[in-house]
Amino acid sequence: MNAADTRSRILMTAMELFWEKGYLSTSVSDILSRSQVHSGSLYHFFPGKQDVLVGVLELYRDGIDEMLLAPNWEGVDDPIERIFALLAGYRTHLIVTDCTYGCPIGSLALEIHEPDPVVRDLMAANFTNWSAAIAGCFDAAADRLPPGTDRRALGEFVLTVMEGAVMQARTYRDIGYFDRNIAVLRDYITTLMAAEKSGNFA
Amino acid sequence: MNAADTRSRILMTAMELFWEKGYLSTSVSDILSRSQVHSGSLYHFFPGKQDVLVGVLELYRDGIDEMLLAPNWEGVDDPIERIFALLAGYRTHLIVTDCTYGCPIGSLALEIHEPDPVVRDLMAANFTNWSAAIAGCFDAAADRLPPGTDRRALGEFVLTVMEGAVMQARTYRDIGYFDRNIAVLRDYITTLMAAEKSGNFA
DNA sequence: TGCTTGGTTGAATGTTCAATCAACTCGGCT
DNA sequence: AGCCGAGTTGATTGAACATTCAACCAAGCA
Repeated sequence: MNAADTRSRILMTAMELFWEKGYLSTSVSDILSRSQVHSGSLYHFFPGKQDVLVGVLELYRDGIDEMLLAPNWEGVDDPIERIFALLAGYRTHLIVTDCTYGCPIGSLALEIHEPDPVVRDLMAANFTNWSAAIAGCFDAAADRLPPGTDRRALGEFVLTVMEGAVMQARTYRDIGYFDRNIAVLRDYITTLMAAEKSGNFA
Repeated sequence: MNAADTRSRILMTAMELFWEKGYLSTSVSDILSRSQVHSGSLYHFFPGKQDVLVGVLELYRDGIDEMLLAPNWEGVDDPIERIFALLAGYRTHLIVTDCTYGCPIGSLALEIHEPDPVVRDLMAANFTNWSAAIAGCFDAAADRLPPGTDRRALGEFVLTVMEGAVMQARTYRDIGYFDRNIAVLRDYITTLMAAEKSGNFA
């Protein structure tokens, strides 16, 4: 096993564990035992536990297209449907985990109350990339929306709804809370597009 | 100092600390030193740290009317404006804490990945009371909404938007993220009421 | 006065944690 | 062959942690 293997096995394992148990509840020993790496090796690549977190957040940031968007958008061309296809991906995650897991970034954001600036910037960058991708969908469908629509705000709003919907579904262990939230969002977006069509805002 | 004093001082202090630092990052020693209580006294009233959390969550649950709703709704009669008055209360919290603090229940919900059923039920009860209060506002304004509107779902949606908006404002340390989210929510609710008025859904 | 009971004290316990480090391996280089 | 340094090993360290407990206190009552 070469160096790249060890480093990336640590990061992959930490990614899993932070997602399953959260950052604070994951001990360095947890990472070591699951990844079959010894403590000296981990501390050879990372100055400390927080630097492992930084590596994981960079992985999420750099992998949003391939890991998140591409899989969910395969075969979906309509930009508005892409938004709901992405949300459906989160729904699937909830289903296969019996509504126990949530958005890894959102969980980290609320779990770490006094984040290091490096960590906070990376969480923010992850949010920005996510909502910018959604805003891009709205841009692509701009002609179906009322003129002057704040599409950046709309992208942030979809992120908000995803995070809140996942939070509730997880707390209640009930997918119904997710579905009702997404249904309301769909009603809003539908209404927006209907308003443009009927010229209410023209 | 009598027994009730000690117990309630522990709970008040724990409430503060869980809000400031989160549950996991708050040690029993933190609670002891700030509340000026000795460990034996704490363990006289609470079997363990988690039971302190249960006590805090019960305090939130039982105090939602007096501690949260009443202060924000004073002098606000219109049910729709009450919704935004409550959200404005969260905005004030963000402002006075330089966008560092968030909804205590939401933070706990994402921080504790494998909650005890007792804890989970209490978090859910807090969410239910919150969104039911909002749903009550929508009920009071039912004649301004399209017939058949799912007002329970709308209450859960407002909770979702609050949680997501607070999460983003806190992560970015920028109130703009909160404001844009609430503006989109207001646009949606306004649109809903305009639709009823113009009879688009009749 | 002496006993009971609810509450208090704070040192001590055992565990878990992140982090350290001296000793080692081994491929690549001169 | 001899050396170098990136990478590995795992026992060890010291701090922080939640929890325990034997001794203590004081109010109320017999």
